[in-house]
Amino acid sequence: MKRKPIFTIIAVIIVIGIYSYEYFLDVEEKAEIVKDGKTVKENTNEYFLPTSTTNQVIYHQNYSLSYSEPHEQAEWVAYELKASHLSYTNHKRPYFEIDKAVKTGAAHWRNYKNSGYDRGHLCPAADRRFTKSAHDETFLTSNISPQEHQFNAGVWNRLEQKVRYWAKKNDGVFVVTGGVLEDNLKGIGDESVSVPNQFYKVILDNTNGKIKMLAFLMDHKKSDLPLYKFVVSVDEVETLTGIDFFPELEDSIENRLEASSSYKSWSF
DNA sequence: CTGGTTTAC
DNA sequence: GTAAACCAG
Repeated sequence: MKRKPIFTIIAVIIVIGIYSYEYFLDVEEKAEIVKDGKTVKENTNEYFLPTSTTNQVIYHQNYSLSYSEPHEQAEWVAYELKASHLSYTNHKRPYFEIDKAVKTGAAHWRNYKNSGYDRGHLCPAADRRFTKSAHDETFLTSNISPQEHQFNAGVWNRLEQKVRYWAKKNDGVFVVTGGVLEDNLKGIGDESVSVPNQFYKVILDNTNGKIKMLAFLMDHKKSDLPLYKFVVSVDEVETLTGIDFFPELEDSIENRLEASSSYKSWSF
């Protein structure tokens, strides 16, 4: 027995309706960013980089950075920390090298010598231990900032360890970190490397396409306070630094997430 | 883990 | 300059 065409048409419309409903639901809920046909998941390195206020972005093998020549350090260093990146391999600590990719000339490590400040990694060496070359690549002077030892080995170290915890738990996070570079900062060494008064770290998790963010802003001094005390909105860091952190996100999603300083979806 | 300092060649 | 050993939180 033959069906009437009207039923077939209705059936087709229903099927299309369900699919398109799920598709749009998908787009809205998962907030999957599509650019040039690729999703964020497929090439996160490319799509999650912040804007540069200095016009000197450098793409290394395992992290990217925006170098500020007046401050002789990066305004941000960005990288993805996947769970699979976490490794227990020990590598010998190499010497810091001048980053030859910095056209304006990156600072020499001697600026830090006898300055009283640590050569504080922005992209931590412990986040790039999966190969020796990745590890050694963090020992470029474009990846360090003068930090008080009590800060670097203290609250800042605690934050870096927490990021590794989240990377493992969430199967990867995006990390952007740097000092707040402003006018009239104290400088160290012949090249006057600026000593920031504050450091920030912005973290984005895209597990299952559900995007969430977390930002930290810390005064450059030792602290025993719990990490959640340093949570701020991404907007606050953007206002301080002039950096736009996730310009590739769809605006309504970006605006909503960056305005929030809630950390309830993150476990400390 | 975050690092620096000292000593030797 | 380079490399290893040692030190501190």
